[in-house]
Amino acid sequence: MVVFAAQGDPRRSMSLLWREKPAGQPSKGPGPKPGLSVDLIVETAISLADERGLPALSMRAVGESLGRTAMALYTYVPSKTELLDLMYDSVHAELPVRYDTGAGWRVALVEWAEDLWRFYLRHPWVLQVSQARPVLGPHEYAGLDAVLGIVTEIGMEARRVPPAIGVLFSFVRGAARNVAEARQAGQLTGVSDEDWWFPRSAMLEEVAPDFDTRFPVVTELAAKGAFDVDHEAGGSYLEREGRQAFEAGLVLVLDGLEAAGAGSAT
Amino acid sequence: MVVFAAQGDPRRSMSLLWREKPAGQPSKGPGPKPGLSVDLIVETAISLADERGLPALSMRAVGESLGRTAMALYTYVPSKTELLDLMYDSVHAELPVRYDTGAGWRVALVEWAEDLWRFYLRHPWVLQVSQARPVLGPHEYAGLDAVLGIVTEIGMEARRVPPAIGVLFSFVRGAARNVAEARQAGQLTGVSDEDWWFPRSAMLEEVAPDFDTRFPVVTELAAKGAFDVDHEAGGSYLEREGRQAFEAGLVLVLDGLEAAGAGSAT
DNA sequence: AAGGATACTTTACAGCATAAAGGGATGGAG
DNA sequence: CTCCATCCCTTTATGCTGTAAAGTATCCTT
Repeated sequence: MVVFAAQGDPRRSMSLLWREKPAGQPSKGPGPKPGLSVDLIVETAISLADERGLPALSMRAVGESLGRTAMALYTYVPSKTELLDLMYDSVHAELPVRYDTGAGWRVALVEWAEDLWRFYLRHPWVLQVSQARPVLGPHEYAGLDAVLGIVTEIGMEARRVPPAIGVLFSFVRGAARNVAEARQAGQLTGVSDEDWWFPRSAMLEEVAPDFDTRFPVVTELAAKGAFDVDHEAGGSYLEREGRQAFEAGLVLVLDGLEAAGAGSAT
Repeated sequence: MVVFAAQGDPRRSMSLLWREKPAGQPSKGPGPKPGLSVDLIVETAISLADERGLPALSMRAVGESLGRTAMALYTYVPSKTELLDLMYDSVHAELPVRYDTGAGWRVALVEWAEDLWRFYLRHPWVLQVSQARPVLGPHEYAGLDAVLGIVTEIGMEARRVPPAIGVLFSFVRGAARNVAEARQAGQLTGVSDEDWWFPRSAMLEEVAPDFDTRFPVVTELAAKGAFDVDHEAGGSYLEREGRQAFEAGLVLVLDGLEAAGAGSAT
């Protein structure tokens, strides 16, 4: 399931995201000193999501990690969705914000894509947060600025840049999602890909004896070894396949960009 | 949040997916006649998900739609995750299984991509079901066979076909996801994109007065009208933007495929 | 008529986000 | 120094969720 962006007071959301008050200000009024902070909560929530996945990220769990109850968090953060927005933007601070295009945009884009790929695999839950309405936080903007900087080097019309960015993000996210979800499924269920696949593919023959004639193209390609996977690399079946698909797909997408650039070269 | 595939008995899962018993058989044993059927439950669940989204798809809700309790469903389906698998595969029956490549693979792929795009927008919840471990149902295979049939026409090596398919799916899914989630967010919160964007972009200036210098490339491209959206088309802002990104991105991906095909032409 | 299988309901439980209310500590105002 | 407003945090409660366990009603076979 996809988690949607917060829908609370925009003023409060944006103010939190951009940290209007420099975080950690002594808060001079009456009442007890705050024992926590937004930053601390966000950090804790991020490592929890990294370790146990989004489904395990409950307000109770975050509170417990901090030695508080779930409700204590509501002093700092208006709701769970706002917390997710903060986590989302905050974690994007890990991404590089500048790429050297000296060796050409293509080299830089490969670097960018691989940074993003690793980032998503480090924080797979990011892929499960809805992209529908951008969080509009500072770090997401910084990341966007970085790719845009590379892509403008291709020299295509300004109007064609956003769709190109869209393809790039869709591609990296899609490729990373496959691997991330495979890992997560394995972790959650304790069943490796191989253990999952084997009984099912065996069952396939039993349950669909006419497979070859029903799905001739799949069968033919399988015979040609199209679905074979390099066994040298580490990781599970889906992980290797995912990595290969990422590398091969990236070449393809970059070729597409090159064609687009050539079509409207200055 | 992403919903994972079922992890129950593979034999039962596959048997259900491929409908080993021809559905609607009179069931001659003792006991009351079944009032429901797997197909009926799956259909009901699909229309519920279409109308109200995955989060609203509870066992209670499905049962209620059928005049039963939630627990009644467990007579037919082992768990909610299995039901999701069944929904997922079943709904894929809507996709065409054959495309005419007479006018060239490119035309056929455009048709395929648009069919898939419309399919995802008709059933946005499909995008929220994990792709990690394919459901391995008959209709998903049929759909796969269809694209593979087109892509093999390009004439690239067999080993390069799966990554190409991966890019195609990632792209269409990513593009559709943007629009689907925007729609859903609007439906759920009752706030249109415009109403969502406006206060936030206004707030941006307030909260980040140094935006122009912090994000120079974004600013420059915005000045060149890169983010302007064609106001003629219908739908909300994000919807129009999504559609444009889909069309422009598709060209880009197909260019990439063409380059890949040329690289290994027979 | 008896027995057993089957369809379905009822009840119950643990977990979720969060509203509402209360406890207890703190610092400023009088 | 006293009083009180303020603020951090906890407790309690509500209505959701999936589904385990047990119970009821219905039907066919013997």
